[in-house]
Amino acid sequence: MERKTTKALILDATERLVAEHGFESVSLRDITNDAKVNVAAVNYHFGSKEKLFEAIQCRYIDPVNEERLRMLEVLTEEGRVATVREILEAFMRPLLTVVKGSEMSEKLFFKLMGRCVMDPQGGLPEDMVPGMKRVAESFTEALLAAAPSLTTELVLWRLHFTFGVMAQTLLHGELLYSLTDGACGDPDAEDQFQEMIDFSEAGFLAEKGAQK
Amino acid sequence: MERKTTKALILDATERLVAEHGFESVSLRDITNDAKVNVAAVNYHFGSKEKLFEAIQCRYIDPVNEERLRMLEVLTEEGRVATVREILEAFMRPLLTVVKGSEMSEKLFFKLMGRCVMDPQGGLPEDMVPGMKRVAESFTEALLAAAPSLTTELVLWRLHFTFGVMAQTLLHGELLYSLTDGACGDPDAEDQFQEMIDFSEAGFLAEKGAQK
DNA sequence: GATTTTTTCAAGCAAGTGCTTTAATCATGT
DNA sequence: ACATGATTAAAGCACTTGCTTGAAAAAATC
Repeated sequence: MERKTTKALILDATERLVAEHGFESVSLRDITNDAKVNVAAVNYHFGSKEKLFEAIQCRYIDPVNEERLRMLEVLTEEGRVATVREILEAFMRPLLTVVKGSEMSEKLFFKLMGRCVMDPQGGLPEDMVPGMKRVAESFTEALLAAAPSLTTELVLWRLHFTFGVMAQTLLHGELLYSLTDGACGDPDAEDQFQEMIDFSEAGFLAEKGAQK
Repeated sequence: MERKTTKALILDATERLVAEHGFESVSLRDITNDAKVNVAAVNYHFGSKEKLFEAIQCRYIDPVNEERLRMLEVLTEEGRVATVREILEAFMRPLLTVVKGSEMSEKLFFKLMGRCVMDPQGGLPEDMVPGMKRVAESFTEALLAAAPSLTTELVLWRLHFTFGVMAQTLLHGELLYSLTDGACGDPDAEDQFQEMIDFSEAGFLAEKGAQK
């Protein structure tokens, strides 16, 4: 049984601690103690604390964004027009598929993703911005085609809201569960996603000043 | 012209800094430098940094919750059954009315509220929990009456999502505006609220597994 | 005006922060 | 076996953290 490399130990510990306590609250000593590794190792392998955090943010968000674009491409190939629901699923499901490929627990992974979008630790890492922009543009375009009655402005608003729905569920998913003593907030991630999609789809298709 | 008390200067500075940088990133020195006040004053007037933060959280959230309940009461008095839209408005609008009464700018106030719900700095202050619970219970009950086809579980889910929509808008409201060079994300708070309510109302009324 | 009481201040404490240094250890190829 | 480069380790640096101290200043009370 081969022991993990120091670098991997640091990454694992950082992910766990950041997911639990947030970027701002985790110190180098917290990390190196948890990883049972010397303090200097972080600066040796990553250059600085900030770069370590950037590595953490890219490690999973990049694959998630790639999978998003891949799923969206499948939906729109051969000139087909996807439904709003399909597009939203292409936006959200990658979180679920990527976590399956990692060795992290779902709960921790979701919290980590939530941290990444909610406390981006002084802005996104520079080399993540283009990927994010591509995702935003592609999905905006697809959604406009799927719901031609909406304006670009409205699509952006509602994508923004959908982000909020996701972040809240990722970060505080277990809150709903514990608040209702397990009666609500199914810990099964698949069910959570269905609920999110139901809600977001309807929100996307809302008419202005509705009250139907 | 009467100079503000030290206590008020500390509160003001803390609110501003926390809104801008989040609870975890603000130090006592940051606060006292900004407020032009001695470091010891914080511990003298508030007891500790943690208690100062609790004071910050209560200062506006408590009035917001009271106004929420007041508005909901008006809606349901004399046995009237309010609509989902009206209830959601009673949930969100108090943020707008309370900020008018404060001397803070809307932008800062919203960010501060966002911080309070997203990085609650080690759980809500103990004496805020009952108020929060009352709000959650009252609104759940009202929403169940307004949309009798929904189960309690579903209402809780969707209240949860609505929270996410709000938090995202409060915290990152200006992001949408700057991202589109002002074309989208109207900085007028009233418009933002209308958009949020359109989206959330539709989400609330969604049918399970929709795709209409 | 004298006496409390409340409030402010400069200084400093122990502990924690990110990071560096210097030396030791390990693995690798020759 | 030796030399070379990559990695780890212990100690420490300058600085910041939340908080306390003891004395001075200001306000309130008599």
